[in-house]
Amino acid sequence: MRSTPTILHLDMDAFFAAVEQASKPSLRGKPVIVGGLGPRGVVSTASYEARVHGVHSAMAMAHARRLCPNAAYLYPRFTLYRQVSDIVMTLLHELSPLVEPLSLDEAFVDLAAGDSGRRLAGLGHREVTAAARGTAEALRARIAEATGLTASVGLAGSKLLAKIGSEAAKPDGLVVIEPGTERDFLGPRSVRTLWGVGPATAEHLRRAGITTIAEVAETGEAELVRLLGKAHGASLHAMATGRDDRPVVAERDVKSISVEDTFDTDLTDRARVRFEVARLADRCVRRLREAGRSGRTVVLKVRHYDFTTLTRSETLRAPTDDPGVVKETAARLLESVVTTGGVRLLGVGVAGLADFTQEDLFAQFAEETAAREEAAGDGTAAAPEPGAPPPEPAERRWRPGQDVSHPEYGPGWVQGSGLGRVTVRFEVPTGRPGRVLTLAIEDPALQPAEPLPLTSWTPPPGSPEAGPPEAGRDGDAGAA
DNA sequence: TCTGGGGTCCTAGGACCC
DNA sequence: TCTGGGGTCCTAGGACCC
Repeated sequence: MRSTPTILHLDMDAFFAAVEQASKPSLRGKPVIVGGLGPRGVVSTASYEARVHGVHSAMAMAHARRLCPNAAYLYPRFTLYRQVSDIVMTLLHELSPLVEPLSLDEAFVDLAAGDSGRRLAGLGHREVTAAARGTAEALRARIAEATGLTASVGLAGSKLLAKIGSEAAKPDGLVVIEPGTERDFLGPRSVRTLWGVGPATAEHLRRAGITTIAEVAETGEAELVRLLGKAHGASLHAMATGRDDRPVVAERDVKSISVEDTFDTDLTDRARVRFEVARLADRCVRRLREAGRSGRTVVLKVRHYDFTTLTRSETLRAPTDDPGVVKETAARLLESVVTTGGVRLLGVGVAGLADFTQEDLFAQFAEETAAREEAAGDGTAAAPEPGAPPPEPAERRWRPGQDVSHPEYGPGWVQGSGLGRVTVRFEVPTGRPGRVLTLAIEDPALQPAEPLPLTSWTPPPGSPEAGPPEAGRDGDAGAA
């Protein structure tokens, strides 16, 4: 708990949907819904125009379509979101070396750290508050300039209050919660406002007659611990009374890497289930290797037709990033799971991540790998793997939201496709709403394209974004 | 209306060791 | 022969967050 509001929480407004609107001029001011568009998709983000109709994150896409049939429905473009996120994070790092990202569109910043923090240290309470407010407003303006997007900011003496502040500031606002006013601010709000209180905990508390944060604060810590368990009860009591001393932490280690797939229709063929587990294991290892990590525990996740979900895990003697080892372990775990009735989701993960370099691992596993490859023999690409689904007819697939370009009409994006046709809106982020044309799906002139930047903004010299590709890769890991 | 995909943290029981 | 307690690791599940 600090006596000045120097913890900043930034939250981009309706991030994915806002990026799409900034990218596609024809969608500005219109309802936009980003998420999985398949039969089992859910909403990732709805624009404010769509929220008016009751659409919100985590809602089944089928439900959203009924509530808001005229919205633009788009697949997420994570590559672009990551690029925009990098720009925002760069701007945050200009405020302080202590930046803690929570996701692509959210982060804490400790304004009391670093050079600017030392400047604040010499000031009185009112001056610090005014300076923090000025910093936050300048930040919001810079983000708008660099990305064309709006962000909301909370300033407070703790993480909890800063986060609740940014929520209260939405959209496109700033809320400062003066230290000392925490309990008044929190008291009347629902327990659901508190970090870590979801549907289950809220229901638990409701049955005990507790619905507001003030009521949590009045309940003794011992009682909360009895109700919710040691860690949860204690932290809830602290938060409700405004006590929160969690520091802003810049570098957090990844603890696990996993991939999972929900299938459009349940898998009933056991061979197909085995095949999909092998594919997921490969994808998981690819991600593991991209991160330069290896892990000891392989986890298999299975969700049945009725949504019951189980995990099976096995811990190896040493960390691995070997696709063969992960695949074999996942396959072994699968053999202990009954899948009659149908499988809705499969997942493969690796936990217990180690910092072992690939070289160490290679030495450790060279023998085993060599032995396995020998056993597997050659002839790998000869026949399709057992369980592989029948090959699709080679028709080009265009996904709603996808970037394309055409030599005559220029850059654009796919609105929809079907019946051998694809509908494309030809426009660019910095232009006016463009025209819509319908082309043949097989039209060779239409090609997939990379997303265009939202603005002509370029990172300032010396920032991580502008630096040489390898600069600071290891350098800032252990910075104190 | 029928529920994504990527994570984190906590709890609890059993094995195993000292 | 009966009965300790503590610590750590592993496994499984659940709640929660974005």
